[in-house]
Amino acid sequence: MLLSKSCVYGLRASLYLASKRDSDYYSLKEMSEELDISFHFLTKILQQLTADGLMESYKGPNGGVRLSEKGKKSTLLDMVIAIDGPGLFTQCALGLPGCGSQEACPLHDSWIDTRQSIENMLKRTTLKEIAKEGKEKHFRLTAEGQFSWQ
Amino acid sequence: MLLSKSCVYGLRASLYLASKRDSDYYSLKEMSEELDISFHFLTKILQQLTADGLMESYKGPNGGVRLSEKGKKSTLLDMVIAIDGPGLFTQCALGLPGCGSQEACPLHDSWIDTRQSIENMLKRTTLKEIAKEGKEKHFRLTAEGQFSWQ
DNA sequence: ACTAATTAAGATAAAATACTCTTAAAACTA
DNA sequence: TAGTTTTAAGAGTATTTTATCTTAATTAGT
Repeated sequence: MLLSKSCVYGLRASLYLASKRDSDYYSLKEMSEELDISFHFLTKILQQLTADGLMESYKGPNGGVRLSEKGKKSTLLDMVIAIDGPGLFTQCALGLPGCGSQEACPLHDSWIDTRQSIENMLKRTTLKEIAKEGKEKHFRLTAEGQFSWQ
Repeated sequence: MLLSKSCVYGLRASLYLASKRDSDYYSLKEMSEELDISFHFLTKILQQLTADGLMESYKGPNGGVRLSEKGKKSTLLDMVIAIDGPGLFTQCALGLPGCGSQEACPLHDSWIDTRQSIENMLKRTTLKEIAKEGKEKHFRLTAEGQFSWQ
């Protein structure tokens, strides 16, 4: 799989928040139900994004999470790197350390291009723009239809 | 990671065999040492490729494995699918079942292109051609320099 | 102050992946 | 036939990823 499950959950949650009002905090409980992700597992993942400064949280009644200023400006790529790390965009396809133009593996040149196209896909537009498009084009964020962009 | 470790090991072994004389069997022991892969683990992976008809094995003294007729004609993509399965080339980037043009996730269109470019990278040339190029351009198959194409 | 709602953090469990070890089966040598 | 070499197969272990459970800390409302 290209992205870990944690990462996919994090992206879905990020797009969820990007589709909502920026200033409000949204409850993890509701979010996990709408997005069909285990509550506790989602909590862990978003804690990581909060620690990374991509989201902000607030405890207590009516608490929740929202995108930080940094998060609002960010792309899916930023979220992927925060969760899965930068490996996908830096490492050799055959797992050889220090693979570069000097000491290349047989896939080196084409993998450089391919991984760049993955990176481009993830950073083409911001979360907010994807969410806007999601509303217009009725994209999906869940297997069933629990979630709607409103 | 794009490919599992098993898969990367399988690709390295496939290229190793592709660089050798087609008709000979090559010992797993030597192969695992030259490619710096655990002997038993490599054995398991190549058993899978043998079961899939991409390689052939022969027991006893001077036994080993070699590419089958099918294997000789195959590409890295065939090896990847035999080991990791076809998921990478069929599944939604957000893990949504049945993601398609009708019920698309926000990444659907660009992911179709990107995963196609991954597939193209892996099926552009045959194993034999990669091995030939490996000899000419002195590509690497290991972290250290144990392996040489001869 | 007390209670309830909510995220944070840590411990635990389950599943998948990566790796190792042991025994069996096949094939060669003599 | 006996002994050796090699792959096959199955069991077992370790690590990582995924998921759950429990307790603590923070905040709001009363």
